[in-house]
Order: sequence, then structure tokens, then C-alpha cells
Amino acid sequence: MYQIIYENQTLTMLPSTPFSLARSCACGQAFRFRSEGEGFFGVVNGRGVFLKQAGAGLSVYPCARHEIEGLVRYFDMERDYGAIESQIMADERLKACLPCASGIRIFQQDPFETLISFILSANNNVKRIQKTVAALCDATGEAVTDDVYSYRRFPAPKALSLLREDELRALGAGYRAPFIRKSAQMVADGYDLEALRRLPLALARKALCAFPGVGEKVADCVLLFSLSHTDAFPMDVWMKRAVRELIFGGTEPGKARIASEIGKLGPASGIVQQYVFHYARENGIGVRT
DNA sequence: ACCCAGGGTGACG
DNA sequence: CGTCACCATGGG
Repeated sequence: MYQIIYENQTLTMLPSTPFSLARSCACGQAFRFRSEGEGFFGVVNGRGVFLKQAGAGLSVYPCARHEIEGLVRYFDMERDYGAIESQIMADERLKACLPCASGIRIFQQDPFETLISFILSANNNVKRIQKTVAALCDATGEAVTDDVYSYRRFPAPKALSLLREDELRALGAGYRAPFIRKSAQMVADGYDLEALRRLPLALARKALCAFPGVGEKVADCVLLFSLSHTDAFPMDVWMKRAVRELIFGGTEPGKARIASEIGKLGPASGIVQQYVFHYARENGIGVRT
């Protein structure tokens, strides 16, 4: 399903279905990858790395030998995206999404980082989410200087929970400041986010909704982007419009009808969702002027 | 000035 | 169960 080349501290992963770094970074699943020169800089599994498109694959630098497995998992290289893209191509309603979304991979991000990031995402826009996440990292993220890069990790739960509400507001969190502080507190107090990886979707979703600032949509983002629930289907304003336009021909569908159609998309519906989301946002699908 | 952004909460019916 | 005002903040 994929090939690996490892030399000079550089890991290159070549999947059999072409990978797109730019699309994967721009599609709104992660907020800490910044375009830089010929690639993107980001912090992956706690380590600052530079990512470059390598043909139909991805190169990561630096990478120690023991980090290979974690990177393969993070970039979801073991999944058959060929099957998912074939499913989209075979769907007359969704095939138009492929030209601009083909090559997207769902990153397997850190659950706590994903939780906090998507609490911030509520009634917010991607650019400002990125800015606020960066501010949080600069404020309390662990500073790391290895032999290649200097960077800050995403804040530990304890560090984030120690910020006061007014400090979080000053960093750009707005009215979500108390949500972030309390949710960080819950994780710092020992809440096991990893345990949600093994729960059925409905139970994991319900559990996540116990965090302040987390409703069904944010829960689905955390489950899809960090806890391996590929059938979690985040319904934000863009997806509501896209579903209305692409699946229901422009008329407002009821909740039951939507659930039925999502169910038919199968166990990778959440990944399909990400392709559609990216397409809708890139093309302004469903925006009524 | 108004509306929108990867929505959630609390009040009310 | 459903609806709805409100919530910071910056950009169009």
C-alpha cells in the first residue's frame, strides 16, 4: 500500500494512491502547519518537522529511526485511500469534489490538541483559529530546541489549565476562554481521551460532549481527526450547505434524511466528508448571495 | 453598519 | 424533543 525510503534523517513515504501535502494542510483539519518555502513546517508527534511533497508522496525531515512508525500512523499511510477515492468517483453527486480534493489524508493528530483547537473553532474562521492556536503555543507550549529546529509544542493540559480566563481572552480565545480552561483542567485531572478510541461512535461522541464547549460537531472533529473514528461526520455550516446542494438538490433536508444519506456513505463517511468540505470551501458551494 | 466564520450554551416552550 | 438570543473577534 505504500513504500518507505529512509536516508539522511529523511523519511519519504510513497503511497500507491497519490498524496497531496498542500491539500491535506489546507483542508481545515489541522491548524499548525504553515507554508514555508518549498513545503510546510509543523509539529508532528511533538517534533518540529519540515514536510515536502515528494512526487506522489511525502518527505519528512528530520526523522529518527524510531519515529518512522509514528509518522506512518500520523499521515495515515496504511489506509487504502484508493478505495475511498473510487467510492467518491463512483458517486455522481460527489465526483465533482475529486479534482480539487484528491490526495487529502486525514492526519491522526494528538487528541488533546485537537480537542482544544476545535473548541476554538466554534463560530470562528480558520485564519483566526490558526492565529489563536499559535498564540496558545507561544504562551505556554514547551519550548524545544533540537539539533535542527527550534519550536514550541502544543501546550500540555496542565499548562493550559493554569492560564486565567482573561489571559486566554488576551490570546484570542474570546468567549470560549472558560471552555478551554475547564476542558484542559478535566484532561489535566486524568480524563483518558485515548479510551474513546475504542468506544463505539455514539458513545464516544456522547462522552466528548461532557467537555464544556463541545457539542456534536466539535466531538465529531475530535473523533475523526485524532481518535480513528473514520465514520464521524462533522456537520458545520459548509457541510450543511454542501449536503443541501449536492445531495438534496438545493432544498433543505430534515435531520433524519441527512442521517440516512450519511449512513449510506459507509464506514469511511468522515473521510469522504473531508473531501466534500474542502471542495465546498474552495468553490463557495451553497453560499447564497 | 451589517454579516459571517469548521457552534455551544442556557432559557423557554 | 425543537427553537433562539447570545457569545468575542476580525475580515468582507
